[in-house]
Amino acid sequence: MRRHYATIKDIARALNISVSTVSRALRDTYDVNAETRQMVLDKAAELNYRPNFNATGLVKNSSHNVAVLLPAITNYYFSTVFTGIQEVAYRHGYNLILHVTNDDAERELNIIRSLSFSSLDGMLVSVSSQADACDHFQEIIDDGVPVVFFDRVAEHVGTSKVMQDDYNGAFEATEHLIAKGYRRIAHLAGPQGLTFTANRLQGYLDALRKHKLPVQESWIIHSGFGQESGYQDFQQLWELPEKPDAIFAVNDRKAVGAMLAMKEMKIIPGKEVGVIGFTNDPVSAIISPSLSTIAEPAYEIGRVSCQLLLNHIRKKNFVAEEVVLPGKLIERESTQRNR
Amino acid sequence: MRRHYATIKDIARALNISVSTVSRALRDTYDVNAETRQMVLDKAAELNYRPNFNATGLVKNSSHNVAVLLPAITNYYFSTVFTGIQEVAYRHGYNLILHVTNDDAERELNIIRSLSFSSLDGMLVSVSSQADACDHFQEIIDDGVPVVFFDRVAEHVGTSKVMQDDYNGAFEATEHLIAKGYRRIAHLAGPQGLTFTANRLQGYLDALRKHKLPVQESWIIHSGFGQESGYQDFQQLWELPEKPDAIFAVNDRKAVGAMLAMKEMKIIPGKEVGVIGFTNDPVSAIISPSLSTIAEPAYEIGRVSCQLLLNHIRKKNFVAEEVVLPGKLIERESTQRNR
DNA sequence: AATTTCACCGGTAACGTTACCGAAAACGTC
DNA sequence: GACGTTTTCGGTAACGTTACCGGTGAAATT
Repeated sequence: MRRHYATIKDIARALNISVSTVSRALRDTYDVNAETRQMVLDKAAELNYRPNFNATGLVKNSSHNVAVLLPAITNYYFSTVFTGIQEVAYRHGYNLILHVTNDDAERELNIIRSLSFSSLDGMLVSVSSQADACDHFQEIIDDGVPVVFFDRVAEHVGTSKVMQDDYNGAFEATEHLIAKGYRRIAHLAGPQGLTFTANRLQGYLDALRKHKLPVQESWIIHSGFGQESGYQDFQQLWELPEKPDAIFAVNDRKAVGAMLAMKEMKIIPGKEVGVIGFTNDPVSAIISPSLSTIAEPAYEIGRVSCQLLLNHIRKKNFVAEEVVLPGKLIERESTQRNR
Repeated sequence: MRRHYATIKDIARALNISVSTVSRALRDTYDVNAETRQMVLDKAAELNYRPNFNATGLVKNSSHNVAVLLPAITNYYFSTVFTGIQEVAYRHGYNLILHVTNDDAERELNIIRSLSFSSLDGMLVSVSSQADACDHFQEIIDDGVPVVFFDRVAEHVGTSKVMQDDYNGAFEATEHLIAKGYRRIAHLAGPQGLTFTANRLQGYLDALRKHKLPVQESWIIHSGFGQESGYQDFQQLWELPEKPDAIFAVNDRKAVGAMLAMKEMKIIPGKEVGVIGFTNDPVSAIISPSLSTIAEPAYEIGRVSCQLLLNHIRKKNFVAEEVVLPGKLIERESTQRNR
């Protein structure tokens, strides 16, 4: 049976002083004698007192809770971002309520509808990939709830956003393939409608254009983010009359999927078909041949997002910021022609 | 600026009825006319009413929050367990507050100290690996807070526990190596002091004993759970005068680390030295040669743990249960002598 | 000595919600 | 038509905490 936790009243009664004095003593040394304060602190420790966040939240109209909305947690990128978020939240005494949407727009909506914003100080969100409609987020923001988007941002929603430099990363990845001698470069893109899918595609296109290479519509395939998508996409590419000689994948998992398909077809990645990914997922170093990629600053994105949100929560007239963090090319075996 | 959310009082005022009636209408059709109820529901929707969980939590002495304590989230096993937990919690309307300990006992303690159990309905925890002292957990349980341990359990704490069948999994893994013709089998173990490290070690030892194979003390290395640990451990093994011809690693990441070390030394996994892991991390299928392993029911462990906790929260006189879920041998290339 | 100042403390109301009890109205029964 | 029963509602207190204001006594000032 659940025992009764010691409250501020219990301390007051035990010490024969008033609850207001105890309350003051417990959080700040304002209007309270040093001795009294020490007395209260000692008694609180003795009774194993824990503040009731429901009560403080009620009167101060703020819990110390922040909701985090993620498409998934079982992948390197999001779990690393979360770890970064967590680091900052932990240091500032905030709790993180994690909701996973499974990349399902309906579930995302359900979760948002069930949130109690009266017991939430803010939100960190990476939207699900099929969410075309983002009105629900705008509503929340209009209600004055601090929200920070990261990675997958809702473009037309007016609030802070943190992301990696998708355009330049994609540009650099594509240019790297070109520098290595590949000429017929395909792109395994993400789902349509996401800002960062579009940005990476644009970086790819502009790099091709700069080097006067042809853009083949059939070499650009939009599909999901999973490994299987990359696997299928490569098979589709290989049925084309005109086959590419290199692949830039929107993320490492799709690149890995493509490499597995190549392995089955006895095609050697790098030597015959160059492959580069995006993320720097640990598997990219483990797979053989190892996968060249653009490293994303996942941990940093988490840290910065959370820091921004906390500023937003604390400052009264906070103006939304957009932060873009650079990626970094990591050259490995999958883009080396001669090994 | 944060706007004021509609409360139950606003609804009452707008409809010119009492708050108690609104309260009753809002949650259950008890003692309230159907028309009145519909009126309230409509008005609530119109005003975009959201219940204040701080208030309900205060009066009912229970939020709908469950704390989840994990050593890390950036790995396949824990993130999958969390996904399972999340599935059940979502269906029952519970929020998950995720705390990551980074496998640091001090941080674990800090987190626990800062928890407000008055606004927590229960806890799901996998203890950090260096936590020898688990008194703090016992205190919490004595205070009547429902707690369920999973995977890394605190042995002497009296509460529900959910884990995979470490002993039999390890036994099966070792026996598989033996069946494949390996005879000098080493074990890359986890840190001392953890129940499941001990169980896997025992399974390994008993399998050797059953088949009358020698137990070499120097072939059993205790270290961390990371890939680097596996890498270093293998190097240490290979400096031994008497080298093993197979390795059973306590998890896939250490097995992968060992395989990477082998790769550098031009040793071919499987052919020369058999390797088997534990977990069925997705990398085990991606790495080449692919890694044989014991698949852990991670998702199931999460589901069952959460379900058990919810039962614990709801039933008044709940008796602690221990659930052990079986693993499954997955045979891949790293244990095939002739390929 | 009278007054002002200051440090410290207590009482009350409030935050949004639910539990509990009593009251009023509507209904049925004889 | 008097009575009991049922349905439906309202008022009050409480959950644990903080904000606000007012009061007490001692010290400092004149």
